[in-house]
Amino acid sequence: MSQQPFYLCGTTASGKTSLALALARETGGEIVNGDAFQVYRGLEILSAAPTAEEQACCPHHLFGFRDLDEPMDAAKYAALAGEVIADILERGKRPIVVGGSGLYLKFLTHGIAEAPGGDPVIRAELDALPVEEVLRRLQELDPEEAARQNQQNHRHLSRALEICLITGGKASDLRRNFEDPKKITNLRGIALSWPREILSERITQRTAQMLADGAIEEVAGLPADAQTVRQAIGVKEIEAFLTGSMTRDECEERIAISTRQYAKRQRNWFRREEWLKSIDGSLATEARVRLCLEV
RNA sequence: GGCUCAUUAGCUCAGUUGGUAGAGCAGCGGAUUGAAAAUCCGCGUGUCCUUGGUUCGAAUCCGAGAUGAGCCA
Repeated sequence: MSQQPFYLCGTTASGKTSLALALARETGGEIVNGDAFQVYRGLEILSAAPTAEEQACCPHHLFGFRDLDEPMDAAKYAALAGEVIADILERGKRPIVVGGSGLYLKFLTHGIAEAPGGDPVIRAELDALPVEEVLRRLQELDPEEAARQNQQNHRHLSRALEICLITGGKASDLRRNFEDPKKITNLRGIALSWPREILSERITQRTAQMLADGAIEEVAGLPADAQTVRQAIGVKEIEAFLTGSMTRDECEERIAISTRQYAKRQRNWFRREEWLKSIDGSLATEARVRLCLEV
């Protein structure tokens, strides 16, 4: 069996971290983070990052290495992860990429389009505009892309417009030049999945645990300008609790709800990744490890 | 015990002069190539508490009952 990266995906609270540890132990592998928020130092509790003890079990990469105010994006992540994976392979070990951030993993597994990175100045400008205006401007510069995007998705329209403004070309051309991701083969990985009700209950419990473990203090210490990090589920809820506009129970419930909604989006994303084999999260650890090894 | 007010979707509530009902949240389905734990799209049949009545027609008006809240005893 040739050593190649193994992708361990799944929704939040599906048990990726513990399965990854078991798998690493079994195969002598090294764990590579595939989660957009576990890259930050200072967000360990809210992002459910592996604990220090867990990280001591085997080599871990790309966890907690970014400052809270350092913006991150999928392309930067994919570049970094690509290097780490190459290095692990060179040392004859097996990389186990663990995470639930669909876009980050997609960039890593399927490549990055030839497009410019985000420009904070342009973004600030576009953010201030109403969607209709962003759409109108994109329709002028790149009608094809404007038609392709959801006409009410400010983020997506702004990104397309941003590409046009920076390159002076068309976002739709870049899109066309990007290889069809479906051509990429030879990927191996699994998606841990649970019945809806059980996952919902796991989320309830983990949310309570997070708050008990110090998530509130963690959020209280976040810098105000840490824009990317402030998008994390739980930040606005905990801040509402801290300022007294929400009770602690409401806060906990709202976080659990947002987390369940997020899990649904993740499930959608991973379901479309046909190369991922679905594994029942409720199986015994040994059984799950065995199934992973068969992939 | 008496009076008043409430009772409509899982929850909080709208419902105009009677024409068999609709918002937010939740839930469900979906999109997604440099902010992605983000952002966005689609989905609303429910004994209108029950029961008698008035009416061509009742969530809506009248009577009785049930449950809850408040006030007076």
